Amino acid sequence: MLKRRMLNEQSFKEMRPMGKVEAILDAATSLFAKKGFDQTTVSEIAGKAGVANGTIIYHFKSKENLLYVMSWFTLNSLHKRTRMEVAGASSGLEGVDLYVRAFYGYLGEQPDQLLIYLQNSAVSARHADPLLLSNLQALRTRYLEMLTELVREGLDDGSIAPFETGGPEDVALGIQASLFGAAWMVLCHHQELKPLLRESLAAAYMRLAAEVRGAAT
Amino acid sequence: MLKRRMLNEQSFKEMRPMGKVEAILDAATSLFAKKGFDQTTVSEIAGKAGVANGTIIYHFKSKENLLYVMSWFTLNSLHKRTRMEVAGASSGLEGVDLYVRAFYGYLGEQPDQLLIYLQNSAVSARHADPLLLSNLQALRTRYLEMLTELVREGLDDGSIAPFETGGPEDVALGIQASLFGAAWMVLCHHQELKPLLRESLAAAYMRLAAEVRGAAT
Amino acid sequence: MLKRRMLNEQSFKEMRPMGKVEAILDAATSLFAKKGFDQTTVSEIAGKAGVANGTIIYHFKSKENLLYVMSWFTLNSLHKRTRMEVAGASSGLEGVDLYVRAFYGYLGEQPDQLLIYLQNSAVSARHADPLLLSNLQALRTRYLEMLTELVREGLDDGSIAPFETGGPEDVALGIQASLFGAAWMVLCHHQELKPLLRESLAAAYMRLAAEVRGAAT
Amino acid sequence: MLKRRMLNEQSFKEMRPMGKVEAILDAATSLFAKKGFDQTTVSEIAGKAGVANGTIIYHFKSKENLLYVMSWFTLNSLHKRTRMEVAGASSGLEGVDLYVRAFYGYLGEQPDQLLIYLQNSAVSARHADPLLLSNLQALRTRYLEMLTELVREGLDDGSIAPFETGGPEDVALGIQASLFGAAWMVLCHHQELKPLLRESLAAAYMRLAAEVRGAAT
DNA sequence: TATGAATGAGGGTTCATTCAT
DNA sequence: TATGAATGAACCCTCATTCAT
Repeated sequence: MLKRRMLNEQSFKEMRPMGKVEAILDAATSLFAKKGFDQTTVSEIAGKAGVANGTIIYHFKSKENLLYVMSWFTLNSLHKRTRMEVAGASSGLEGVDLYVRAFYGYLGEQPDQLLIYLQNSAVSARHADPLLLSNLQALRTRYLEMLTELVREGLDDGSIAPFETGGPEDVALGIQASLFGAAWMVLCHHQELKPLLRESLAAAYMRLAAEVRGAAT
Repeated sequence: MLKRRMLNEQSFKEMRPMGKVEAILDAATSLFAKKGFDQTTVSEIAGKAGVANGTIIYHFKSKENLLYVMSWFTLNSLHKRTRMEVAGASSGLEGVDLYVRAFYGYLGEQPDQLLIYLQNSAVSARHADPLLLSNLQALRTRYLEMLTELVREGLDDGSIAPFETGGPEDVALGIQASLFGAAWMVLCHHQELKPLLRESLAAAYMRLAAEVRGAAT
Repeated sequence: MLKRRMLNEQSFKEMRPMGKVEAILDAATSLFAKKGFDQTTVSEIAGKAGVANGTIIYHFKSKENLLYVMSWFTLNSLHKRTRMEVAGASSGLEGVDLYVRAFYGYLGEQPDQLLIYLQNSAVSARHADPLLLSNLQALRTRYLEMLTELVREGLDDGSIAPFETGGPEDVALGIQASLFGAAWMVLCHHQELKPLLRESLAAAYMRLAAEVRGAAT
Repeated sequence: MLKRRMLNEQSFKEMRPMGKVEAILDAATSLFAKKGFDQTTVSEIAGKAGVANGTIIYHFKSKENLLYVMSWFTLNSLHKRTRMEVAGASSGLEGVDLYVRAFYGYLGEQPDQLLIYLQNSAVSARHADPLLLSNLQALRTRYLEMLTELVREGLDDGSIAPFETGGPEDVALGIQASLFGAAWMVLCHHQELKPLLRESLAAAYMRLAAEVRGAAT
C-alpha cells in the first residue's frame, strides 16, 4: 500500500538525510520534465536515484502513481506557498496580487514541477490510485477557491470594484487561466517569464482595482 | 516520402469521398484526444480508420509525424479561421475582440484538435521530421504576430490606449496566454467555456480599450 | 484474434511445409513437457521454434492461450484416434478394449502431449480465452461419452453383463480414471507402461465381460 | 537449517497453540490448492498466515522446499492413516479393501492436500533440498509396497486368487493407478467421489477376490 | 497504394530472496 | 525468532516499424 507518509504536508525535498523515496522523487522530477513521463523509463529513474528498479514499484506501486504523487506534491507546495505569502495581505486586492506573484515565483523556482503538473493534467486516461486522484482534484479546487475568496474579500473591503459581468468565481477562474496559460507559454514555448508576470498583474489590476475601473463589453 | 498534399492548406475533414488519409486523421484525432498520444496505439487508429497498420506508417512515415501533422493542421485551421474573421474588423481593438472570439469558437467546435495541440506542445522530446517542426514553429509565430499586429493597429487608430508598461508584443503574449490557459481549463479541468470567454474579453478590454483605461502597477 | 484455423481438426504436426504456428506448437510441446509450463519462458519457445518472441503472442495472444490450444489439440488427437480405432469393433466389449488400447497407444507415442494435458488440468486458475475453455470442456465430455456409449452398446449386444452397482456412466468413469491414473504413474513416476496396460485391460474385462462375471462388494 | 521438527511424523495441523510454521503450512495449503503453486506468491501466503515474508524463507529456506515439505506431509498422513486402518484387516483382501477406502477417506477429508500432491508430482523440474526429494521418493515406494504386501498376504491366506497375468506388484500398481486417477477426476474435473469409490472397489474385487474370479485376456 | 504477418528491442512489473535490525 | 524494506534478475507482453506481396 502506498505509504501514508507520502501524502502528508512536508515537501519531499527538505528531509535530511535524503531517503530513497526522496531520491526517487527528485530523479523523476528532472527526468519527467526533461523527457516527458512516457519517454522516461523506470530504469532511468532508478539509475539516477541510485536505487533498484523494484524499489520504485515497491514504494509507489506503479509508475503512474509516482506521477500523481508528484503532481500532488507540486500543487500542494504551490498551495502552501501561496497561502503563506497571501497571509500578509492588507486587502483583498493585495491578496490577489500576492497570489499571482506567488504563482510566478513558483514558476521561476520550480519550473520542472509545474511542467510535469501541466503535462499530467493534459492526459486524462491514466490509471492511478483513486485516492490520489480525488486528493489531487480536491487540492485543485482548494487552490482555486483561495483566489475566489480573496476576490470576495476585496469586494467586501472595497479594494475591488463590483463586476458588471460574472461573479467572483468567474473572475478567479479567468485569472487562474491566465496564470496557467503563462506557465504554458514559459515552459512549453520558452517565452520569458517577466513580461508575462507584468501582463498578468496589469490585467488583474485592470479587471479588479476600484480606482482604475470603468466599463467593458 | 511524406506526402506534400498533407501539408497544404485544406482541412482534412472536408474532402469527399473520405480517403484513407482522412480516415486516419479523423480516427487519430478522437483517439489522441480521448487517451493521449502515448496511450494510443497505431493498431487502434488503424482499426478505427478501417485501414491496415502499415498504411498509417506508409502515409505518415511514423506515429510521431502523424502527431505533428495533426498539430500543424490544427494550428493552421485556427490561424485561417482567425484571419478570416479578423478581416472584417473596423479597428484594432475590434480585431483583438474577434481574434479572441475566433479562438473560443474553435475551442468550442474542435476541442479534440486543440487538446492534442496542447498535449503535444507540452512534451518537447519527440522526434519528428525537422521540416514539420520548423513549419509548426513558424506557424506558431505567425499566429502570435497576427495578434501583435492587431494591437499595433489599435494603437495607431486610437482604439487602443498606449501602455504604461510593456510593448504590443508583451500585451499580445499576455492575451494569448489567457486564451491557452482558458483552453487548458476547459479541456483538462472541464471548466465551462462561456464564463472564460467573458473573462478573456473583459480582461482584454480593460487592458486595451482607450475609453476604459486608467493606471496600474 | 486467435486464428480459427488453429481450432480445426488437423493435427498440428502433419502439415508441410512447417509454418511458424506449427513450429511454435512443436517447440512448446517438448519444452512444457520437460520443464513444465511455468518454468518455460516464451523466449525459450521462440528460440527453439526459430521465431521472434512477438510472433508467439501475435498468434496465440498469450502464453496461457498457447497452453490451452495445445491441450485442446492433444485431447482432440486422442479423441480422433480413439474413434477411428474403435470403429472396427464387433461388439461393445471389444470397443472398450480398443478404447483402452488407443489410450495406451497415444500414451506411448505422444507422452509429452499427454503430460502437458495432465499438468494443465491440475491447475484451474489460469486465464484463457473463454472460447478455448469451453471447447476443451466439451471435448472432455465427448471423450468420456464415447466410452459410456460403448458400454451401453455392450449391454445391448450382450457382450457386457448388467451391473449390480452403478450405471454405464459410472463404469466408464471408473475405467477412464484408471487410464489417466496409469498415465500419471507412467509420466510422473516413471512406471512402465506395459504392465499397466495389462492391468487396465484385466480390470476392464473383469468388470465388464459377460463370460467372466460374478458378484462383488 | 531446515528444521528437523518439520520432518517428523506429527501432522502440522494438530498442534496447539498454532505457531507460525503451522500457520504458514495452513495458508499455503489452501492457496496452492486454489491457485496452484506457481500462481501463489510468498507474499500471499505470508499475508494469509499473518507473518512476514522473510519468516517463510527463514523457516523453509525456499518456496519450493515448502512445497516438498507439504507433499511429504500429505503422503505421510495418507500412509499413516492407511496403515492404521489396514491393521484391523482379517485377510489380505480385506486389507486391500481398507487400503482403497482409506485413500478415498483422505480424498474426501483433505482434498487440498491431495491436489497439491498431484500438481507437484506432475512437474519434475523443481529444485528442492535433495534430502526432501529422496524422503518423498522413499515414502512413495513404501506406500505402494504396503499395497503390494497386502496382495501377497491375500495370495497366501487364500482370500485372493492367483493371477493368470502379472505379479502382485503389477496388480498393486494397477489399483493405485485407479486411485490416483480417481483423485484426478474428482479434484480436477469435479467428478463425484462416491461412484468412483464404488467402481474402484468393484474393480479391485473383480480382479482379486477368489470367489468371483474367472479368466481374462 | 495498401496490406498484415512478423519482428525484436524495450518496457513496466513481479516476486523469491536477502539482510540489517 | 522474526521482520519488511530493498533488491534485481527475469518475465510476459507491447507496439512502432518493416517488407514481401
